[in-house]
Amino acid sequence: MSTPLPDFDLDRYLPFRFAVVASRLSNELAQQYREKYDISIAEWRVLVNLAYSDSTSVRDIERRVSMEKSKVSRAVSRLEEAGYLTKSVDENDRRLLQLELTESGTEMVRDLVPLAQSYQDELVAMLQDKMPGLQDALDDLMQGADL
Amino acid sequence: MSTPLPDFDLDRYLPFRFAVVASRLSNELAQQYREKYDISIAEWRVLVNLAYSDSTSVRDIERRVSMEKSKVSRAVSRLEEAGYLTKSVDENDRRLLQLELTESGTEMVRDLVPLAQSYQDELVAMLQDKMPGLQDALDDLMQGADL
DNA sequence: TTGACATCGTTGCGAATGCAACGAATTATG
DNA sequence: CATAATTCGTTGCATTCGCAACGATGTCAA
Repeated sequence: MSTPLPDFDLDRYLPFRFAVVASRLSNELAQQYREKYDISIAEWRVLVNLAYSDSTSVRDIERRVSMEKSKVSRAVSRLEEAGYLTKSVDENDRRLLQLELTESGTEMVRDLVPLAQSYQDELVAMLQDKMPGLQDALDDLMQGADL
Repeated sequence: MSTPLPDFDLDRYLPFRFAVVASRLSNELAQQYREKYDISIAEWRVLVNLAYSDSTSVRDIERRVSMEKSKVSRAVSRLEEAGYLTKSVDENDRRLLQLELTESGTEMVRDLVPLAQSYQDELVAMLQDKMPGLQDALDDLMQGADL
């Protein structure tokens, strides 16, 4: 005979729900672009951040994407090896890398972004008027995460 | 001279935002309960699902938590070895496992749930009136994921 | 009943992951 | 200045991961 468990509403529990939705969204998207190019989720995130944010170093991306720096570093190395970006030393601060998409990297991004956008469009269509509120909530939840 | 990139609003892009928030929430929570018990995120998810849903087999948990079945299987094995749950063959369908928390497993859950709940309470306090809309949006986004 | 097919949980294996440690570069402190 | 402390990116290492394959069990239909 044991003490009963405290009440707990697992179906509304945010860490759990976010984990489920996040992995679902990432994987559904990854499936789409993996058909055209053989890149991982991590590599995609690096590419799109180079293309659409002013992140230029490993550290910038690490913070912006909340990815381990070793993960970023390895993704960057694979992308460099595949010819999608170049690394060069930042001459203002020689600890930093200056990452730049190559022509072929830019072309791939240009090719993949419409896929990503149409996926987002699907989600927007599904969520409709819930979208603004969701984005507001996400704003709050990302507060304090290093951007 | 290359074609410019199409417009793309990375800061509002849902797969990306969800990934960031999800890993943040999971890790912050994990940090809390790792101080008291040495269990992984996967193990925690198994435990709480056994305690608070009617999932009883590996397959039930796999679906409900959107975890790879091998990940569930290994988490279950570790928890069994640590004495937090028992496996037994389901006599109605001998392919299924019947998972049950032991007394010590129940005790751990009883101990950890308040931590989890207070974390949720923090989030609720932060989100305030955005909470219901967020939960509605999550409902939509989990549609189609096998529950 | 029998054989084809589906489902459950486990495991092997190569790849990916997180963490700590490191060298190089920079900044802060005395 | 000197030197201690911090930051950046890489790497070694043990662990974890995802996927495919498997044996065992169950279902379906001929």
